[in-house]
Amino acid sequence: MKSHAGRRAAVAGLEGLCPRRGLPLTVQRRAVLEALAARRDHPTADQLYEDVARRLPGISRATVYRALEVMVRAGVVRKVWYAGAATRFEVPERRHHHLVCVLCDAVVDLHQPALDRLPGPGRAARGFRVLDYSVQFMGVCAQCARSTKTPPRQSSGRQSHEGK
Amino acid sequence: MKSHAGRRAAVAGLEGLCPRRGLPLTVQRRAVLEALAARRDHPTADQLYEDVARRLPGISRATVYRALEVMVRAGVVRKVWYAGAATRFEVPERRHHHLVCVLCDAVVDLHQPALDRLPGPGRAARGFRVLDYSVQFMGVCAQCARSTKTPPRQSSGRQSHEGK
DNA sequence: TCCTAATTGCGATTTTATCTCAAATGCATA
DNA sequence: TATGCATTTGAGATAAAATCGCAATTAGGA
Ligand SMILES: [Zn+2]
Ligand SMILES: [Zn+2]
Ligand SMILES: [Zn+2]
Ligand SMILES: [Zn+2]
Repeated sequence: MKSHAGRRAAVAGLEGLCPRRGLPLTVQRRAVLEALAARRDHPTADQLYEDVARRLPGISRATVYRALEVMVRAGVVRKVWYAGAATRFEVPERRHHHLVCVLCDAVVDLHQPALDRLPGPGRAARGFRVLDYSVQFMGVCAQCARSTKTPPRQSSGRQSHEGK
Repeated sequence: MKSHAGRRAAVAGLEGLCPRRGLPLTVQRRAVLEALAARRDHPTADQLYEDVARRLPGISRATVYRALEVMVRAGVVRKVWYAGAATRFEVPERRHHHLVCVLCDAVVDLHQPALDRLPGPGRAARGFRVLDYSVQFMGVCAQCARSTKTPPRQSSGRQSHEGK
């Protein structure tokens, strides 16, 4: 779709950045969003930094990371493989799904029988052999909803109320 | 929760580690798997290292990471927030899902109308406000299925055939 | 028990993400 | 359009997470 969309095009969601006082729309943020919209894949923050730096030489890597963070919170962009700072593991037992808080990265299991027999990707995934699947619900957890202020996301200790 | 579960208990999937010649079952791997099985949450590799080191003083951090890697490949454990080395992003457009290769971490979009109106978590997720969801299919991509040998996972360049 | 392939430990290294704070900028207001 | 203040940026240091290389050790079949 629109291969060269994003040149100066109005990228969807941009207006969501400066709704009320407190989220200025800077050229850097615009550039990061346009760079992301211009790709069809799922780039990493560093790949986006490379892209943006091409048009905005001198931009700081930290700025790209920060721009992505505020945009994730604003709902303009999404983390695909919702990764915290570290990869998490589990022993695959009975099928279950996950609730992920987009503000604090808390992860909670969800058992929902209605989701246990979803149709597979079928012929849409030619060549891809499916081993398992699970549904990820992105949203805001109770604790974060309660604390209207800036969410607890200092440093790397992001599992503030994660069960442990 | 079985506080001392995993003491010497037969952890499910252990035998899957030494099926044919080539995957010795070491005390370290057993310890990592038992440590993981003993937790109800979704620990990070480093948290598991802490747990294991308590019973196996002197174990190397690298060993824990390697043990998790082989077990993921053997299907004994699963990466929860399927994270590669880096977090990926995308602009949330029309609803779609993802095919993730467990061997090379390739990520591909999947459009499947049948999955676009799944029932939400409902009352099972008290307090959690769902913003969006998507289904993750874990499996083996065509390229990896073709190359029966050790998958392409050298260094950080893990998006070998990821579309770009 | 012996032999060989595979794994481990250790430390160095790379990759990814975050922090600090002075200087620059967005933007509401006049 | 000019002014003022709160927010953001840049640069580099730092922290956190993951990986690498290689000699010594170990698992497991013969
Ligand atoms: Zn939360
Ligand atoms: Zn889970
Ligand atoms: Zn693959
Ligand atoms: Zn996608």
